[in-house]
Amino acid sequence: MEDGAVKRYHHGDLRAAILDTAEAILEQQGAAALTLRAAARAAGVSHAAPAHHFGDLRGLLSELAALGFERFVAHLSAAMAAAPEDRRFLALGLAYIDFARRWPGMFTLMFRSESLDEARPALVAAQQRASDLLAGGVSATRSGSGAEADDDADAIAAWSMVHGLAVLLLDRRLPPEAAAGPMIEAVLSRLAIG
Amino acid sequence: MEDGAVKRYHHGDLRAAILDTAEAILEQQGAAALTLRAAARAAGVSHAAPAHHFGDLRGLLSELAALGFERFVAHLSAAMAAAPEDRRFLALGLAYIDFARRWPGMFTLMFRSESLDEARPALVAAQQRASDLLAGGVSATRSGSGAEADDDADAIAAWSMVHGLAVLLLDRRLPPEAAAGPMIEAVLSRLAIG
DNA sequence: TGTACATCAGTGAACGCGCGTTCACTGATGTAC
DNA sequence: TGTACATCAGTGAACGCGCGTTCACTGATGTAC
Repeated sequence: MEDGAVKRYHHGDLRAAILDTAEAILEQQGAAALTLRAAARAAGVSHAAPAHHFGDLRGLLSELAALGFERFVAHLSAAMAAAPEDRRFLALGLAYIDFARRWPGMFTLMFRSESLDEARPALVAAQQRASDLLAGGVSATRSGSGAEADDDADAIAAWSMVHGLAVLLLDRRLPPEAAAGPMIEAVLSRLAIG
Repeated sequence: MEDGAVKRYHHGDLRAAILDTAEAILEQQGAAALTLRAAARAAGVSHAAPAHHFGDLRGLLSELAALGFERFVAHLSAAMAAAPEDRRFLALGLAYIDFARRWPGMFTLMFRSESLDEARPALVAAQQRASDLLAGGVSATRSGSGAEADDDADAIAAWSMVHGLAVLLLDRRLPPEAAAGPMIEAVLSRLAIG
């Protein structure tokens, strides 16, 4: 607000601005530091302002997570589209882990948070798009020779491995070497599917 | 304290009692509800008492997590010992997931918490024992025919899949069927190692 | 083109809450003699 | 066996802090006529 811009009573797009600053707080100071008051402070508005747009903290976090899922879908789709057909699945896994490492606070909020309102329409919709993308990624990879019932186990196995690797990396449970690209590829290659 | 026991000034083993009640709060009300004051309240002592034993909340949580890792090791060891040799690895994976589902609050505290003091001696030691157990479980399973460098990828792949499945189950990201024993076995069988 | 008015976005003071921390204290225990 | 005393465990009152929530308000916007 100090950068030459006129301080106006009406912000213009406070909703988007709050989501922006909220994400910055999340990544830089952690989930515990992200409060309605902190977001308002960082956005340069009164502490009561966010309630107008999000109701409460749960609402803000849920809308933020919805944006996260949108970005997640875009990130993974782009990576898959750019990969040769026989490496689509690998590209999906690598992009999944890349997303988690680039936006760890957001990733954590999206997947682990007890503080989300899972019924929030924007969040439900965005999560659905992410699910569809992941399911599509797995089924495109399968040889198609397996029985019907094997589909689920394949999909869950693939998701579990990729997600587990992402989570263990974020929690610093793995040695630094494990975060290198080739190692991640080697790990993902241990998946027997189809 | 109401159950006929005399309310004495000195508790006798307040340290253990606080750890007990802290775990109960963690499982029943969630991590956010576990504060020094809440633990003291549940243990029936003044709110300043826990500081004598743990210093601060971080200390209490770290000691609690250390107990969690001890139980984790005991739980997994017992399951492995009871299994026929060719099913040891599977038994380890099933016990891992069983642990997570039986003590979800504890599991989350142990693996995900930013609020632990990783330098706490009791925690360091207990984590080390858990690491050794897991590493042993994987290497005993490997055919032994692979190259040296493959060991790491095998171990990380196995841990990632099991851990990822546990985490996704806790977060209710998977359909209810995924929590059934046979399905878990089917998922874990997708691991190609050795 | 101008005026009146409803609507909405954001303000700022006030409130109560639970938290961690501090500190002088008191009750109990155990050890020295 | 008894007494004195150091040590330790736990108390309870007090403090300051940041939080969410409420509410009467004010400034700005846009629409009706």
